[in-house]
Amino acid sequence: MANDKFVQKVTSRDEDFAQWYTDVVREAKLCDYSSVKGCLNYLPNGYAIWENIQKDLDQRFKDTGVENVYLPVLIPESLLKKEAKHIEGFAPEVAWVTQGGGEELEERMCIRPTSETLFCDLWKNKVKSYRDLPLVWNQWNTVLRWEKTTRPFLRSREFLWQEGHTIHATYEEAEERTLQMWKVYIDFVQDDLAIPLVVGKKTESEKFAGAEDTYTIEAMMHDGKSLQSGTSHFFGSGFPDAFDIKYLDKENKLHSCYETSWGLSTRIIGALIMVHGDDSGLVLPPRIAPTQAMVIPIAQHKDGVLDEANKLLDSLKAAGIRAKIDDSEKSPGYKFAEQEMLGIPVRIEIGPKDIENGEVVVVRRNDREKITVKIKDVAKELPKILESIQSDMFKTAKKFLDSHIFKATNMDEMKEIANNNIGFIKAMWCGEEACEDEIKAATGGYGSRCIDEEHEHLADKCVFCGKDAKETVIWGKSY
RNA sequence: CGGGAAAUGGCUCAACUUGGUAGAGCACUUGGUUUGGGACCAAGGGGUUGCAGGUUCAAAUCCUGUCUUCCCGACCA
Repeated sequence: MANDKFVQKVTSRDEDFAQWYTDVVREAKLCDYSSVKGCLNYLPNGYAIWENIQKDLDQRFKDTGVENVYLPVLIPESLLKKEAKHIEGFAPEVAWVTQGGGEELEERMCIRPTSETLFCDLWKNKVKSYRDLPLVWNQWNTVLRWEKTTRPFLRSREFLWQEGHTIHATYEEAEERTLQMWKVYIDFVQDDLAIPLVVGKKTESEKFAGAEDTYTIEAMMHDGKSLQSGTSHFFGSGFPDAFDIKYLDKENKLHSCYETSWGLSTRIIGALIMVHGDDSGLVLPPRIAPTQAMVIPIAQHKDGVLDEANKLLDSLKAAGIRAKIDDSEKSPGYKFAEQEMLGIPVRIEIGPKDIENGEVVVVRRNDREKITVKIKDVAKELPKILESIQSDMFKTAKKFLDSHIFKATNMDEMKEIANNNIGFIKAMWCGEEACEDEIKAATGGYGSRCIDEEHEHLADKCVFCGKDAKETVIWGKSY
């Protein structure tokens, strides 16, 4: 993208990736820093992306029978403490409310860092018989975690997400639901966000606090680092038992319940930026882009140009395309650069020459390809162009991902790869947490991202300790 | 939480070393000319320099503390 023809408003991606990210967030007007550390002001451009994510994902949830609910923002300390591993995992990053109306509270309450305990507290009174199960609930909300280091979208103290929580009569049914929701995330992220994934189970040390199994989806950013983009957890009966949630079966026998939870946050917007973005700014996949097409009139003061451009806009809207017109007084070049910075998938240039010829120029954001289309055909052709951009974006990202996954059979190989490349490394592991730590230290930060779903057999021994290998693990640096 | 950097109109930065009470470009407003990759001319509006304290006749400038942001680690969605 180092073409002098194009004005560069952001730091080059290859020169300084971190600065590039910050620049894009600012220039694309996705969010602003608020006066509270780690809490963002979501601006219209950023929030609109989240709204589209919500809309698509929510539909996918509902297609599997999920119902939406809303639970309180405050959790009494006694509730949070009911599941030992859970409180242990979250205690360091919860914020406490100790006063209300100027008076000390009898019991302090935390601002929810996640709502497992609230759901259990609610279910305690709802679940009595096998007829009450399963409950498949979800809430769209925000949570607060007192993070030390914060970055827009990637790690903020307050963030928006959805947290789904389900409770079931059997182990198998709950496990199935965990996998089902994991699959929903995989499909959503790959199909709608055009982000290819590496997926798998988390190792013991990387699991969610209190979970029996955590299934993750990991995306590779353009700097080769991994972004955990969504997780689905299987809790077994740990939480329900801790909250004494039991049900009676048909024979009037008492049983434990089984629980799952699954979440995806605004962090995924960070992935959109870092997977697809380039030196001209954001590049949004058409299915999620708030604006899919920007009509840019050229020499709009000339007779008829604006009229034609607006007619075109109306025809696009009528065809169900999210289109806008930039009829500001800015120069065309300015509008082009602006549309590119915002990541709008296509722009449609329409000027006196085009009108004379009865055509327009459609320019694809992802590869800047210019396509001449007859004005009368635009509304019909554009959906095809948008779909082709969507699939090309996925292909490009997939190619990048695939070409940055390496394989190692011993530690020397692994270090060599880590030193000379960016990306992920597949290597065998014995299952010991100590080895995980050692591998991370020896490679300059390659932690275990997940266990390879394909269980590809690379060697018999753990790359670090040489004992019998138990798992194929995908290792990588992460955000 | 450790190590480093920065904080000056909306944005990017200058003035700080050698204290004298703030300047440029972009953006914004008005008028006019323009319009196929960030147009031009003219006239305007907007800041008391992150916050708190200290030194001084005098502080953007020196000192102390603090908040925030950025980068690198540790931790985490």
